[in-house]
Amino acid sequence: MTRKRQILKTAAQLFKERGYSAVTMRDLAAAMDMKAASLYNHISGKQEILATIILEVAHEFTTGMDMVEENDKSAFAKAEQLIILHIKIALEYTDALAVLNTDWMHLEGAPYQEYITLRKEYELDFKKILESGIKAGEFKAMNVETMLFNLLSTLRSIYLWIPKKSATEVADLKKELPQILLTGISS
Amino acid sequence: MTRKRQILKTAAQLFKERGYSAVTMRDLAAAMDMKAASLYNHISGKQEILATIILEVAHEFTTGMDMVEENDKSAFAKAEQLIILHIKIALEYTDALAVLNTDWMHLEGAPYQEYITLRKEYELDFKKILESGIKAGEFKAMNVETMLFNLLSTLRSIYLWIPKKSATEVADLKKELPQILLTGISS
DNA sequence: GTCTATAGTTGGATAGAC
DNA sequence: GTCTATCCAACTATAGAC
Repeated sequence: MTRKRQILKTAAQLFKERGYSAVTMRDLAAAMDMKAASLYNHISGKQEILATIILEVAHEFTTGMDMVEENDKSAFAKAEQLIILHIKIALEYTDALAVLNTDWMHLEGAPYQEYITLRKEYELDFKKILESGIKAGEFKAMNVETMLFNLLSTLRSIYLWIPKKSATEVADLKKELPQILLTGISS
Repeated sequence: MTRKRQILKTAAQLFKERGYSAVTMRDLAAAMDMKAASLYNHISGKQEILATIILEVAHEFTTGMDMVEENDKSAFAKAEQLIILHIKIALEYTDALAVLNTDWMHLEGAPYQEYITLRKEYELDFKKILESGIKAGEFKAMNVETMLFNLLSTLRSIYLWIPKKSATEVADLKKELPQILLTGISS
């Protein structure tokens, strides 16, 4: 792993715990057993660190959405695949995902604009899948915005929950979460 | 409204937008058309502002939960009432709720401990209601932790969504959200 | 109750030696 | 590539005049 990668990984951990604004370059350097000045041989500044962490994981979602849209399964199956996608990314990029969720508003300039665009496109694509599911009679004919809000609220929170889970519990989650989100908890 | 109330209200707005660490006492003073030094005639410091904002709304949840537990309705009805409680608080305390959700980790000392205790108790009470619902056959016999996680993820995100809604849309939400969360979206 | 002035600390970032 | 030293801006909070 390159030194830059190590810095990004350590920064993501610290940002997750304390938030971007509360972590100083000295904190980050100390966590890496070096001095703050040395960080600048690998990155241009604090903002570049934040932008790299967030945009990398944002592009993971975009790529995943593209793959789901390519196949020609039912809307229900696509929704299931998206739920699995969120679980996978939460497992692989736990810290970066936390940073994306809590510190995106501290992005500045072009990276901020890019993040906003990627998020808007992702939500629009998700909405289209839900709408086609309603048309096909797979989902109840209720407010699409409310459906999307409920799904994304839970999917965006998975990273808070996943690190505490064992491998078998995660396997259970991959089965139960689509069930709970799509068919409800009432018996 | 007292000067202290005005400060708390303005601070909650700013903390919601930019986060606790990124808002300075000068920012807060400027938003109130005064100088930073003058703030200290009304509050002891930045931490007191944060603690007051968060603990006030945290106690709203505790009080609401106590009221729900007192009645002897079904677990399903209690869960419905809790969903309505979250919507009501999200409407009345939108900014404070955002601060509670995103900046609780910046609390220090006794207020931090109190918040953690209140949250733990609330989640435990909620879990008990879900468990009694499973026992009574009202809910599916699935993992209670997963059920609770899903419900709280959505309920904790309502504040992000509510300010954009009209009065009629909020009325719809009070009907559709319990339905979506408890009976699912599949037709 | 608000102000000016300022203390004392800490922030991101750079210069230049090794 | 890492260090020491340092710049300078910005931070929370206090002192004391009005």
